[in-house]
Amino acid sequence: MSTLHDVAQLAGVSPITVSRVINNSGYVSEKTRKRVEAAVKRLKYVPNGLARSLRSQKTTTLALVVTDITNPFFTLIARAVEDTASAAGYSVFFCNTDESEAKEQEYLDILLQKQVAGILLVPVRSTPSSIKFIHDHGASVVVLDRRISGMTMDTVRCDSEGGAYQLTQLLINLGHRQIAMLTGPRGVSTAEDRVAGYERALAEAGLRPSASLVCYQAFTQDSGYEMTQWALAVSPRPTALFAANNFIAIGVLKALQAAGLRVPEDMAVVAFDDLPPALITFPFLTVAAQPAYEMGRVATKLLLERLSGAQAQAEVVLPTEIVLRQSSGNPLT
Amino acid sequence: MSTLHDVAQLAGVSPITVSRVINNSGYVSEKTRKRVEAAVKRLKYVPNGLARSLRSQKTTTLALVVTDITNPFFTLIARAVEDTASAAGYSVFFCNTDESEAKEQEYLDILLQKQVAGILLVPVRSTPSSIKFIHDHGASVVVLDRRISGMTMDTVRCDSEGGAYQLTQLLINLGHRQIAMLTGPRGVSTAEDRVAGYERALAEAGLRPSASLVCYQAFTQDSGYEMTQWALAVSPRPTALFAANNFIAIGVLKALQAAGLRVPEDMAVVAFDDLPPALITFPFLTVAAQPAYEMGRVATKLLLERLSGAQAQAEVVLPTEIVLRQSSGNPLT
DNA sequence: CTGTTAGCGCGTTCAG
DNA sequence: CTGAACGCGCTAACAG
Repeated sequence: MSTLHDVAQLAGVSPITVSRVINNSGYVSEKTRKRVEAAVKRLKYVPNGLARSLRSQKTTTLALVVTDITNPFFTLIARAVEDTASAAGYSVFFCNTDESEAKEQEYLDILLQKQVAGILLVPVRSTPSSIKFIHDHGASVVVLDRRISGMTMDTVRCDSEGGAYQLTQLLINLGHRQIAMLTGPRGVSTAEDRVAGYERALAEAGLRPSASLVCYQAFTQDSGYEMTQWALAVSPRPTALFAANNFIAIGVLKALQAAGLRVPEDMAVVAFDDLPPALITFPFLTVAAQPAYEMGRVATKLLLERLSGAQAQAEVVLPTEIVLRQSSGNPLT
Repeated sequence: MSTLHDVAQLAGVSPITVSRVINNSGYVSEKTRKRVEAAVKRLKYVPNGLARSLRSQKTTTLALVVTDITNPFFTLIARAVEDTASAAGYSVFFCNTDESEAKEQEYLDILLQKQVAGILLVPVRSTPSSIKFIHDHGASVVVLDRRISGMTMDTVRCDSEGGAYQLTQLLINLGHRQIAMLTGPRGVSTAEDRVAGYERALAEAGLRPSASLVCYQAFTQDSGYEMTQWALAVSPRPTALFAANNFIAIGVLKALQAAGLRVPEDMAVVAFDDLPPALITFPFLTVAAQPAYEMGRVATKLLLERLSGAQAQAEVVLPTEIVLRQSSGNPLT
């Protein structure tokens, strides 16, 4: 645990000279540079980033705050964020909020104490309070995946409404008229936007969207399972289910299997979010796939630009890709 | 961006008094405490963790260094680490080495500069150099998932040898004699230990392990695909394939499908690592499942204990659980 | 119960 | 080309 001072002493120079060597700043003669470098090596000197940052009022630390990193969608985002950040010399803290406002607030507090330069945030609520809080404390923020209303800010998300619209249209074109929408919590923009796209497609087809076919619950497998049981009890029974995210989709498939129903013969299924090809042996679900890695990459780029002084706020909305597979089935006869 | 000083001024006290209020240390009268707390609120004061840590020579920061967080095994470990760390007031940096020694070294450098208190490391190489490096700079380390030789140190890993032994035994009991082992890189303990368990089971059954049935490559899907093509060309053709991790297993299944072979009818398959139930609709692979979350939890606990002064080094080896599913097939006739 | 002094390790500013 | 002084924001140690 040697310090600049120790190195300076060993090299027979002043601390500032060592600093100059390490940071390649200012003029240092070849001779003294060599001497200093030797001393650095001898002492295995590593500069203290805390002191550096305290002095320079800058850190090279970011944070990624998601609801749950075990969701492959967020895992992929995390990987992209870390790749992009580390390439630019930044480190990344990661945090899981589990959709809890209290946890989000705790994490933000701690992150600001740690003087992170910027935060990539999947906000639990769609109000701008968290974003204001971060700005008030001098950090930058890019909102990921979700929409926040009432304020312009850097955002990177997917076109949930459009993707849901296309998936629903697909089902309608296959002849489905009773399509149940199993979505996430009210107040979460992705959950609501997907419902909006679904309803727009229905309306355009002259079908009256019925609230009794939409179920808001959690973005979890258990919730998907329960919502499916609910949907199967609706009368008349839906002929197709729309799972608003990947976890819900898995719950749906399990519930259908438990109920002895085949997909797509007895029930068509479509979903938002693809599972990474690396994890799936036999792709089966028809989905609106989000470019998760790209989202993370773009969001981090945006944050880094903001940190180096970019002014204009950007709102990036990436398109989803409809991937047609077996689960949506053939046209109804 | 107000400081202790600002708060002190507003409250009409000295900085140290504010410090005492914030840290609940030393005596402060109710009256001044109230005044200080009001000032803190007014100024939205957040203590500067950098300065705190610089002064106290302590940080509440850990780091998790894995090969690739998108591997669900590591994702789950990451989640466990973050849960356990944050419950104890610590934050976690995450890093992906992609099995590159150079990347590992870069990350360790940066992390030590940032004065992390401890590191959870999945080491790229099985030599203790990285561990020594970390210790030399005053940080603690717990080695995760892999073995390192030549030094006692805190370690948490699974019984790779034992799990592989059991899986191989299972195949032997089903009547298989030609079992190909498709594993990770030489020099990585998990890759080698799984081969060792495989060979022990063969030897015990009186079967001479043949080097020509073992393939060392990468722990990736592509590698699994290629190794399968290799295995299918071996003569006599193996009747069972052992995939040494989850990614290899997926590559195996894809390659078999591409070759028009059915599992388990035409080829039995077993694998190390289960995929999280949250991601899998219809579990199919017979596996040796590692308790990934538990590994992360225990490792973090261990690291935190070391940070609070525990002395004895611990080596925790958790058992794997054999999960029998369809891919291993019925007894050969 | 409260304040003063000093210094954690570094880099900016200004002299030489 | 090199160095001295100072302060980033905070808290330990010691007064009072």
